[in-house]
Amino acid sequence: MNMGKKEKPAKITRLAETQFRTGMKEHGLRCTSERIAVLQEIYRSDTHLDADELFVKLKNRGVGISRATVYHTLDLLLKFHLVSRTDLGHKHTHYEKAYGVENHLHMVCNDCGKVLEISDRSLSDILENLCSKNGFEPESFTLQLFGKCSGHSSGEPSKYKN
Amino acid sequence: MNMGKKEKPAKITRLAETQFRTGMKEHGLRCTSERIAVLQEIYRSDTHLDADELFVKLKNRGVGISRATVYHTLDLLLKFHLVSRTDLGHKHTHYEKAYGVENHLHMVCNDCGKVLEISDRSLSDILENLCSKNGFEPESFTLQLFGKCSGHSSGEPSKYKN
DNA sequence: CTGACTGCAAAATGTTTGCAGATTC
DNA sequence: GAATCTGCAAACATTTTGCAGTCAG
Repeated sequence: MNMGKKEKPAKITRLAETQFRTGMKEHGLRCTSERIAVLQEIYRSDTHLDADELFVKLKNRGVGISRATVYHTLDLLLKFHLVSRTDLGHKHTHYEKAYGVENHLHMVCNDCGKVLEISDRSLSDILENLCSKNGFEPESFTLQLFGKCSGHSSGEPSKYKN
Repeated sequence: MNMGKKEKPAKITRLAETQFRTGMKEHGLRCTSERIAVLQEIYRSDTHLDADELFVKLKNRGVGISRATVYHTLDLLLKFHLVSRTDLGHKHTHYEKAYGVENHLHMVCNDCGKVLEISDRSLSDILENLCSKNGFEPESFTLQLFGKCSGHSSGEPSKYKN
C-alpha cells in the first residue's frame, strides 16, 4: 500500500496507465480502449465518482461504453490497486484514483453531505505500524468519519441523513 | 464520538437500551418490541451482522419481524449512534454495536475474507486531533484495511476477491 | 485466428416504499 | 383515541450475468 507518496500530478496518470498495461499483460488480460478510457476518466477527476457518473461522463465525452464494462473495469482497476472503493454512506459505492495518491480520509457531514478529504502523515505511520504488528500486509485502506462539518457543528442534532 | 471508552460488557446492552429509550422518547418515537429485539440482537453479537443475518437470527429466536422493520430499525439505531455501519467490501452493509464499544478498525483479508478487529488508542487520538483541527465534530467512524492476513502474506497475488 | 472483451438485456441483490391493519403511548 | 409502527408485497437502484458478436494480440 502506498502510505503517502508524492508525485507530480501530471505524471501520475501516465504512470498508472503503464502500471495497468504491465499488470494486464502479466495476467494475460487485454488493454482495450474502454478500459483505458475508464482509467483516464478516473485519474482526470479529483473526487469520488460512482459507476454511473463514470458511465455518463464517458458517454458525454463520446466514449461508447456500457455500464457492464464500466463495472467490470472498475473491478479490474481495484485488483491492480489503481483505484480505491469508498462507501460514503450514500446508496452507491464511490471510486477514486489510488496510484501515486497520498492516502486520505473522508470527513462526511451528516447535515450537508459535504465530504472533506484530509491527508495525514502520522495516520499513515500508525496504520503501517498496526499492520506490521498484526502480520497484516495492507494493500489499500478506506477511512470515513461521519459527523458535522464546521458549518453544522451546533448543538442541534443531525438531520439524520447518516 | 466515543473514541475508546471501556465498560463492563454485561452492562452495555442495558445502557444502550436506556439510551435508546430516552432518545426515542425525546423524538416522539416509540419503543416497540421489534426495535428492542433488534437492539438486543446486535448487542448480543460480537461481530458485524448484515441486515439479513439479523432478520434470520431474530426469526430463529422466535421474534416475528419483517425485513422492512429490521432495515428501518437499523436506520434509527444508526441515528442514535447505537450501531455503526461498515462496508467490508462484501455486497451487503454490515452493522455492529457502537455504544460503550472501543473504536476499532477492520483488517480484511483479500484472500480468505477473514476480518481482524484492532483497537488502538493512538489512532483514536490522531483522529480526534484531525477532526478538531478541521472544525469537524465526529459522530462515528469506520476504517477498513484491505490486504493479506498473516496466513496469506506470501509473494503471491491476491485471489482478487477484494 | 483465437480467446478475451463488449454490449445488451435480463436477472439477481440489497434496500426502500406505500398502504392497511396492529400497537404504543 | 391518535399517531406511529409493522408487515407485506411491490417498487427501486445498483450491480452481476449469459450470450452472441467483436476485437486485441
